[in-house]
Amino acid sequence: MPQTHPTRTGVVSTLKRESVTLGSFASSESPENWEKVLEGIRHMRSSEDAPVDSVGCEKAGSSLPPKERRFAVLAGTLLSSQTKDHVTHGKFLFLSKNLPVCFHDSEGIMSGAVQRLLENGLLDPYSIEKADEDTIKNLIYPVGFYTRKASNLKKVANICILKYNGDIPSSLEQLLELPGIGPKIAHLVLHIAWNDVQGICVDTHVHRICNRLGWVTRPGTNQKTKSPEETREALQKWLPKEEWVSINPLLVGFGQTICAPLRPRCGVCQINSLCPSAFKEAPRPSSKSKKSVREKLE
DNA sequence: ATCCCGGTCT
DNA sequence: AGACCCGGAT
Repeated sequence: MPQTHPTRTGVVSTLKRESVTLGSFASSESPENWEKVLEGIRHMRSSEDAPVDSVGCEKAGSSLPPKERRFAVLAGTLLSSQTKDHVTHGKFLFLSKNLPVCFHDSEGIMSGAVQRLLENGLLDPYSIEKADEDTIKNLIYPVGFYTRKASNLKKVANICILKYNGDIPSSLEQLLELPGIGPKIAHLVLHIAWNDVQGICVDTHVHRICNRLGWVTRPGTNQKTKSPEETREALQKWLPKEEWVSINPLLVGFGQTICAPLRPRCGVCQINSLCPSAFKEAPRPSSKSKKSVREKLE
C-alpha cells in the first residue's frame, strides 16, 4: 500500500509545555511529549523485571536453513497467537538473527509445544501436511485454541507447499490470506522471517497503552481507537519508523509490570504526569467486597 | 468455583 | 458479537 508516513515529524520545533495534553492533536502530527513518554517508559523498563525480558527462551529452529527457518517462524508464531504467551513476541524481535523462534517460557507451554513439534520433525510444511491432525493436536495440546491451530497449521502447510514451494509468503497480503494469520501475526512474521518492517505489531498492550496515553484517536475525532488495527494505522501516522519495531516489546513489558489492563500502577509510573489517563481508571470493576479499601496505594 | 484472558474467524 | 481454548488469577 502507499507509504504515506510523514516520518519527518516536527518534534524539535514545537515549544514544550509542561501541561498534560488531553490526547488531541492534529492528524499526522505527533502527540505532545511523546519522546519524553517513550524515554520515561524505557527508563522504567530498564529497572523493572518484566516477564517479556526473562531469558526463558527456546531456540527451536535456530540451526535450520533459511527456508525451513522461515516456516518454523510462521508455525511457531501461529501457535503462540491468541495465547498469553503472545505477549512475548516482542522478545524474539530482538533475537531474530540467531534465534528465530523464541518464546517466553514462564509456563513452559509454548516452548514445550514448539519443541515437541521440532523433536517429532513436525516443524516443516511437508511433515505437517503428512502428519495426522490429531498428532499435531496432542503435541501442541496445552496451548489455547489448539484444535483450531492444528487445523490451521495443516492448511498453512498445504498452502505453503502448493503456492510457495514449501516457503512462506513474503508479502503482507499473502500472509494475511493464510488461515489463522491476522494483521498482528502477519506483521510479526514479516519482520522476523523476512526482516521486513511494514507495520507496527499491535497487540492488546500496545492498543490499550496507546489509548491511555492519548497517542491514537479515531480519524477525525478525539475518541479512542476501537480496534488494534485502528490503533496501528493511527500510530503509524506519526510514530517514526525507527520506533516501529521497538515499540512492541517496550509497551508489552510496560503493560505487564505497570500499565496493567486493570489496576494500572499509576502511583509508581514515572510518566503519570504526562499521561491523560493517570489515576482515572475505575478502581474496582466488580466490587462485592466492602473491605480492601486501602490496600493498593503504593 | 468462577471469571478472565486474547488474535482470528464467522 | 460470539466461538474458539487453555491456564492463571481471584
